[in-house]
Amino acid sequence: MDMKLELAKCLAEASGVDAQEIYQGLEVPANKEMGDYAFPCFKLAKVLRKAPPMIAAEIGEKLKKPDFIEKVQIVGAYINFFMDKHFYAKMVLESVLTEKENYGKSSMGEGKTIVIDYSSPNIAKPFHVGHLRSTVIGNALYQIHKALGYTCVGVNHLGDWGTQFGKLIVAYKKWGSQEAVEEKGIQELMRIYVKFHDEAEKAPELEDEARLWFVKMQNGDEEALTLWKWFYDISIKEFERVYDMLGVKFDAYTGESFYNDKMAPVVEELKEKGLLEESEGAMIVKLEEENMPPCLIIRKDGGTLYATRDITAALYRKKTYDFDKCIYLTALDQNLHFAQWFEVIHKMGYDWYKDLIHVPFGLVSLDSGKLSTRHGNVVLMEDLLHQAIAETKKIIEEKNPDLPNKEDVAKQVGIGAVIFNDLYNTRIKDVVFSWERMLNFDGETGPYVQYTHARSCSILKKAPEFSMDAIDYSKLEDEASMDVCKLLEAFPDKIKDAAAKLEPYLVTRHLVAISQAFNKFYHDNPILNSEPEVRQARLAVVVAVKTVLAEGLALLGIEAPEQM
RNA sequence: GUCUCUGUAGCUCAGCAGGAUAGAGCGUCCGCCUCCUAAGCGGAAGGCCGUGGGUUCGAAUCCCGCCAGGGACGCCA
Repeated sequence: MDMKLELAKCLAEASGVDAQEIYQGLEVPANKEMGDYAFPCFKLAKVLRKAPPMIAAEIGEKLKKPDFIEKVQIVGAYINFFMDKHFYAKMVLESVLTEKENYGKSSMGEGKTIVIDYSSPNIAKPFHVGHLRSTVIGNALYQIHKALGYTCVGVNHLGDWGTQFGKLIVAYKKWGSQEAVEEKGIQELMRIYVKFHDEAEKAPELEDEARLWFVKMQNGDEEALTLWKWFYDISIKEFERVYDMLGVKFDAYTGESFYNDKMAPVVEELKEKGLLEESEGAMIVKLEEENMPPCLIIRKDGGTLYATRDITAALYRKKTYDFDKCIYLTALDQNLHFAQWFEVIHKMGYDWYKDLIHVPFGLVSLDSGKLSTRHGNVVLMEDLLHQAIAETKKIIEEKNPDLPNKEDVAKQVGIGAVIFNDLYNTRIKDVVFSWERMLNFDGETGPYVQYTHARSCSILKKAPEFSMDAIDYSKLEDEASMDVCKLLEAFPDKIKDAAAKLEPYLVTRHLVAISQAFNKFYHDNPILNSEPEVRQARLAVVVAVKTVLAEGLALLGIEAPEQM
């Protein structure tokens, strides 16, 4: 039952104003002493041509109170509604208990496909904290949309093509060796890549040589491709180790190289549609009317570019998946790039250009400055995860040394903390990486929510007799219980909101709110040692919280251990 | 220079399709484990919501200017 809607109908009847309009004006007061719902009458002043407080008073008099409302109070221009607690608790808890892990899920996305392009690291470079955000936010959006019934396609658009591999080939031929690469993997590739840049500063002709090798790759040169494939395999192996730890999976690993043989027809199409122009030796699409610099399609040496591949990939994805939306998780600094090539798709005459959505996030830096693999100013993802796990283990030894399977729990909690931390704020904020913050497990953190979940599990283990039949919800009289119920009721909306705004933090924050309310409830109320009927009713709260926390954490890609 | 993002408590951030006294967490200080996990709970201190205008019955929230910081702006991705 949608109580807000019911309430809007009652108000509409009493005021003569359209129910839809009322519905939009209904709000949840900042302070719960002012009720569970409130309707401010200011907006009606113009229509009804009366002073707002008078309107409130008149509506209050005419209003027929629905059953689930216990009390109506007029304060100035506000009409405040107080829920019938027992009715409300019963309604909320029963739906969680019956729907279980499906509580909050929906079929609103049924029949719709959403392609999510996330993580997409460059191969031959180590996976570092700068890649975390795209990976983790993308994964959360994947899970959230899936919960809403969408068909999701997770694509890892690997940076596995481009001039950088020309550079790597040159570097390998000059300063590398098979043994070293086999032994040290990406680390060695990185070393020679950095060396290339150092040397190229003194000898710029190296850059030309690198571009040449890339052109060879594009033309299918065997030596070039063999080396490339070798670098590729080494990288993927290392990435998959990280993805395993993070619990992230992809439906497709179609990186940039995948589109190598698919770009020519697209370039041809651009030409046919009269969009392509020559400029300073390169081929471009002008975007003057859109007030943007031109989009570069072909370099003067014939090489393709980032945009060429993205345009080609978008056409491929539309054809292959027939998506309703295709979203790209990348840092904010790529804003212009996406705006440009989205516009090219538009100019090509495809109206689905509006279904292409860039979902940007703020830049990650270290307190020691800008993140740079080349200058060694990085924190590697694996180091971070291992550090977090080690820190967790230390805490377990301290607080719960008898815990079975410490190893697994340390992993779940340590990695959970890292993921949670990244999903806690609005995407757009810049992030300065801080070990201190990352490894703090108190307060609004992943471990806090996991701990709350483990706590509820622990209680339930001691109450095997619990059954959801014949619960007397009128035994839940305290405020803490009501606060928990309110938050549980709001959970489904939070999931939808997170999907609509493409902001997982809305789910993250809500889990914290539920945890806070539950911990207070837990602190104030004895559960196991209370009267049988009270015990059953409180256990219902525990089960519901446990269910929603586990489900919510899963949406974020975080595990929910039963003990910690 | 153009475009773009950000500016709220010492720190990190919520709140921004306008509404009733601006909220958390961390950090600081003070309390609470003979009782269901203290990775917890309670309390205190801490704010001209960058700044100046405008719109409105009402602005942290909308519009314009300014200031500060980040970022992008043709052959990297």
